[in-house]
Amino acid sequence: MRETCVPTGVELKDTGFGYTLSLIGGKYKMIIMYWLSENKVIRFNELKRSIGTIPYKTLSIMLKELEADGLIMRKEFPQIPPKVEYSLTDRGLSLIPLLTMMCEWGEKNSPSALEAVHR
Amino acid sequence: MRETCVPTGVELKDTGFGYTLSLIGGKYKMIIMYWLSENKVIRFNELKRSIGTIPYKTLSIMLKELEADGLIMRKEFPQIPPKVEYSLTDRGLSLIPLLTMMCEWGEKNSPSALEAVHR
DNA sequence: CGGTATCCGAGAGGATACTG
DNA sequence: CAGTATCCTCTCGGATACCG
Repeated sequence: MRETCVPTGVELKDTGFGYTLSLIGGKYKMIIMYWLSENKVIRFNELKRSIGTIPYKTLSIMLKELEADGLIMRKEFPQIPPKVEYSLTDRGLSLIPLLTMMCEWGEKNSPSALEAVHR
Repeated sequence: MRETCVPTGVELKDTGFGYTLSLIGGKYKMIIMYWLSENKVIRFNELKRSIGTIPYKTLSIMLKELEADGLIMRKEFPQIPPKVEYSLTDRGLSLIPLLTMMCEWGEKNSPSALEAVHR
């Protein structure tokens, strides 16, 4: 076991867990990352429609944070109408195996809510 | 890619991500799980001291939720002074590989905050 | 020892309207 | 199209005090 994972007397954000969670925790970030990994490149409203329930404001904030953390890239095309493409960075890509595990564990171990998805 | 990970028009809590996060998201649950995986069995105040910053109330709530979700077991010894031991269930144990990945990614990719831990 | 009860503040998340 | 600007709610987490 890696004892650096469970240090005592250290700020939680300075643990591996805390840092990783601060980047991809929250309700939407993993979903966003996963859509990016599926589409290589995706536009703002496309992403918004895909996720459905997320408000513009929240999506906007999430994308800004993911970009600031170096997990995604934002490419703006100066034209009318505007066009912006989002994609994963290498750093973001390196998180995909982790996301896959999260997703698979959740699917295998969810009580029943996910049944509908598989039908 | 598993398209069930990124469904459209489905409640987020009904995705693999959403479900897994609902169980081990938040500031402390992963840390608690990890301490349990290190110690097999641990007592309430021992855990409290290990984590340090967590308030009694919060620890209490987290343990209740983890138990309700079937990830940990609570064994109470009816004696004076009281004694309660917490340990991982098999289901909880199955999450450890995921926690290890979270921890390791965080350590590798943190800007610098974790340096101190490794010295 | 192993908790509860109470109160509180900050921030995440959400709905709606507006803009270059 | 790709966002901002407000405003609002609500849960998480935190501090302190008390109990069997």
